[in-house]
Amino acid sequence: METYRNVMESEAARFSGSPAAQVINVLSTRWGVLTVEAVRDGNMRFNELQRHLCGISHKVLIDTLRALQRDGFIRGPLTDPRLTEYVLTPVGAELIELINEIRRWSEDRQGRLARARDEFDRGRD
Amino acid sequence: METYRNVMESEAARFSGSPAAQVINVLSTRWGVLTVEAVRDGNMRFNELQRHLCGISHKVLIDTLRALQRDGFIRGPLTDPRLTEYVLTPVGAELIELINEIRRWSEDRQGRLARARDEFDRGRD
DNA sequence: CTGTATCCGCGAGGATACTG
DNA sequence: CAGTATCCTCGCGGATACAG
Repeated sequence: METYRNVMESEAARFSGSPAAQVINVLSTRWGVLTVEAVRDGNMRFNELQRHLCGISHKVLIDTLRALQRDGFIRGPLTDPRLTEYVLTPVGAELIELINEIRRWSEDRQGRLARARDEFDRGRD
Repeated sequence: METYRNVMESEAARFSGSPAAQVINVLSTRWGVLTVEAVRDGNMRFNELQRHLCGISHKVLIDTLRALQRDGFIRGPLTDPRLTEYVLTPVGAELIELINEIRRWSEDRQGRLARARDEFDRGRD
C-alpha cells in the first residue's frame, strides 16, 4: 500500500513544499487531468469512470482517485462512505478552469511552438 | 543517445498531440521549471547554470536544456553555435508568466488545499 | 462492483568516465 | 569547459489475483 503518498506525489520536486505542488501533481501524472475531467463530465461511480477513461487500469484509477481526493479536487466513496459517486469539489471545478487556461495559452502559441520543434528536429537528422 | 526525444517527452500523455504537451513537459519534469528560471535569472553558460541549479547532474542538465530548446523556450550553444550562453526566447519569457500564474492560483487557494490534505491524512492513520 | 495486495517493465533522473 | 556515451536506481503506470 502506501499508495496515496505515492501516486502524484513525487511531490513535484520543483515546487516541493509550495502549494503549487498539488496542482503540478495533477498536471504531471498520466491520468490526472483526464480523470478530473471525467468526473466533471458526469458524477460517476467507479466502473463508469473506468469505462469512460478507456485504457486505464484498475489499480491506477484507484490510485489516481485517491490522490485527487487527498489534494482536495474531488470527493467520493473512497473517502466519504456516504457518497456513491465521485464529484468535483469547488476547488476541483476551479482547477479545470486553470487547465483550460493552460490549453488556451498553448493554442495561442501553437504555431511558434510547432515551428520550434520542426527547426530543432530538422537540424538533427 | 536519442535523449532529446526522451526527456520531457513521455509526451505528457494526457495532452498528447495537443500543443499543451510542450508546456506540460516543462512543468512535469524534475528540473524543467527550475532551469527556465535559472536561464532567465541571467543568461549563463553551462557551468554557471549547473552551479546555479545545485544538485542537478551533468547529463540531466544537458538533457533538460536540449528539451527546452527543442520546445522553443530557450536558445543556446547546443543548437546555435554562434551563441555562448543560454537565453530565453520570447515564448520562454511568456512561459514564465504562465508559471507565475499557476503559482498565484495555488497561493490563492493555499488554505483550502492544505486543509484537504490534512483532513485526508487524518482520516487514515 | 469497489477496493486491496503483489508483482513487473520501462523510462526519467542520476553518477561517472571519456572526447574535443 | 561543453557535450557524449554508459550504466544503474527507483518509482509510476500496468496486469492480475484476491476480498468484502
